This record gives sequence, structure tokens and C-alpha cells, in this order.
Amino acid sequence: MAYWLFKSEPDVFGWDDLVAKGDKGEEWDGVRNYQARNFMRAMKAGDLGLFYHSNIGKEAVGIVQVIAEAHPDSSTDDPRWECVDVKAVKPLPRPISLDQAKQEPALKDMVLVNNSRLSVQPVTDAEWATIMKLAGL
DNA sequence: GCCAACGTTGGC
DNA sequence: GCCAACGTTGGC
Repeated sequence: MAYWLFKSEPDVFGWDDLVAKGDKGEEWDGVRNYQARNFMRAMKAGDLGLFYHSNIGKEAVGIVQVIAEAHPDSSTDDPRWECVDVKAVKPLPRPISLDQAKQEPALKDMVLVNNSRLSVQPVTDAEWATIMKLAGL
């Protein structure tokens, strides 16, 4: 089981939008960055991830699950781009803000803290455990 | 709204 | 294959 972090601007596609999709989830399309794509290719069905709101909120608000492994991105004809499908699992009782992550010593090496521009990121087991605890899970 | 950081593109 | 120019992202 691997852990990930998915970033989205809530005014474009936010946590509530994913929740509204229910168990069918949604394609995580539109990624046009090789690093991010490669992480999606590495995902397995059942992997869990954080849903992070960039720009507005700047906090991780929920847990998502990978329900379909990498497949061609239907939002483009360019065969280079692939995406996975994710669904909302549950909200975090206490969202984890970027500020909080920066202040938490156990999270100082998180990709989110050091390379905020990468839109799909890996999260280590230790980071995941720390975040779950801080989030009240 | 600004600007720094980063990734990608394209000319050489 | 290098590197300058450009566009985009995202924190502030």
C-alpha cells in the first residue's frame, strides 16, 4: 500500500465535487507534468491519498482512494498523458494546513512543503501516519 | 495581483 | 545537446 497526495484548486474541482461523484469517483485528468504522471503510473488500485486544496484553503481536507490504475487521459488526444481514477473515502476531521505541515518536524521533508508545484506527490508511510494522527483519525 | 520557482519549448 | 525565453503554478 502506497500513499499519495493529489492537489486541486477547489474553485475548479474541490473535495465537495469529488464527494458528489460518489463511489464511481472521477478521472484525475489534466495532469501535464511527467513527474506527476509517473507517480500516477506507479499507483495501484486501493492506494490511498490526501486531497489537498491549493490556493484556497491550502490544506489537506480528505482521503481519497485509487479505484482505477493509469489509463489514457480522456481530456487529451496526446498519448503521453495518463491518469488514474479516484473516489472520496472520508473527510479529515481536522484538515491539515500547509502552515501546520511546515511547523510539524515530522513533515518537514514532505514534497508538499518543499516542492509545492508538483500536483501529484508521494507521501511516505511515516508522513501518512503523522497526518492521520494530526487530522484526528 | 504579484512574483519566484520550476518545467517545457525551441533556436542554435 | 545546451540554454535562453517563455508559460504556468501556487504561496504570499
